[in-house]
Amino acid sequence: MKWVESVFEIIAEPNRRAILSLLVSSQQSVGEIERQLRMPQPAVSKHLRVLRDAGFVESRVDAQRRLYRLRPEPFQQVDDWLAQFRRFWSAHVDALERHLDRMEQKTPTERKKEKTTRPKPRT
Amino acid sequence: MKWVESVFEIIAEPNRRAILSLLVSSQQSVGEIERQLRMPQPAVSKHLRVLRDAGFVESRVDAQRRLYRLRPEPFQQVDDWLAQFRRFWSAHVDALERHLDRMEQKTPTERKKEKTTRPKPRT
DNA sequence: CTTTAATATACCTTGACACGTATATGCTCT
DNA sequence: AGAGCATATACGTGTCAAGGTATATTAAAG
Repeated sequence: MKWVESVFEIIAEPNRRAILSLLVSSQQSVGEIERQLRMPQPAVSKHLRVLRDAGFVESRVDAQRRLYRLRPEPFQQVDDWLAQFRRFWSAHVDALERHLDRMEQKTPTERKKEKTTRPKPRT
Repeated sequence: MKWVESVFEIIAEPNRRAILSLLVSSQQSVGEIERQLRMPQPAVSKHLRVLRDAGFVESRVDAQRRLYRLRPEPFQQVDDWLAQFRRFWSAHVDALERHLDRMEQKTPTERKKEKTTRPKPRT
């Protein structure tokens, strides 16, 4: 069994991210997750296992059910890693615009983010 | 070729994260990355290819070299995803409230999502 | 024009992992 | 104790991506 796995590998899986997003609202049982995500039960259990081993969730026993809820630490790890890059889209957006003339050539006041733009890089 | 890949799958790879961290300080050529990370050159090139396709980096041609530098958008995507979990580790509401306030004070056009400052987690 | 340097890509192999199916474990209630 | 539900795990399978090696491309230098 792989006991140490980076938080990034954990959240790379779309179904796991879906589960995590579900748990934001409140704790959920395996069956509830199974129904809401329309995912086979073993899949849910297995993903939950991975998430729990990585510290993303913890479980509480409630009769035959197990209630899963989020834990904060791994998210903070992701946030910590992200910190070193923050200047690239936050404080230095204006400075970045000077350099990156290939995009964001619009009005300086209008820096809205574009979500899934994929302008196929070609070189 | 796989043109659409989630940003999370991209940063799941440790070597890619290492490359990205390297590029924080300044732009680097393939050879420089190769030497600093002690990684075979084809590996560097392949990872850079993935990173570029995903929008994490862009390249500039400098004679026979290619200089790679960071691009902000994908990092922001990660941050956006992370936003929904922030309340779990910024128990100190001031950071969270500052974050939320910023979002709400934006003009309706930009109201979508925005982050300008890092809510420094205080645990 | 040939050689050398820098980078990209093609091909192959290997291992990890997500999925499905089946089965095991565990709890509850009668 | 036995039935039934909720969850976990074991096992086999296919896919996909990362690594390694070799080679292709492009630019500079001689």
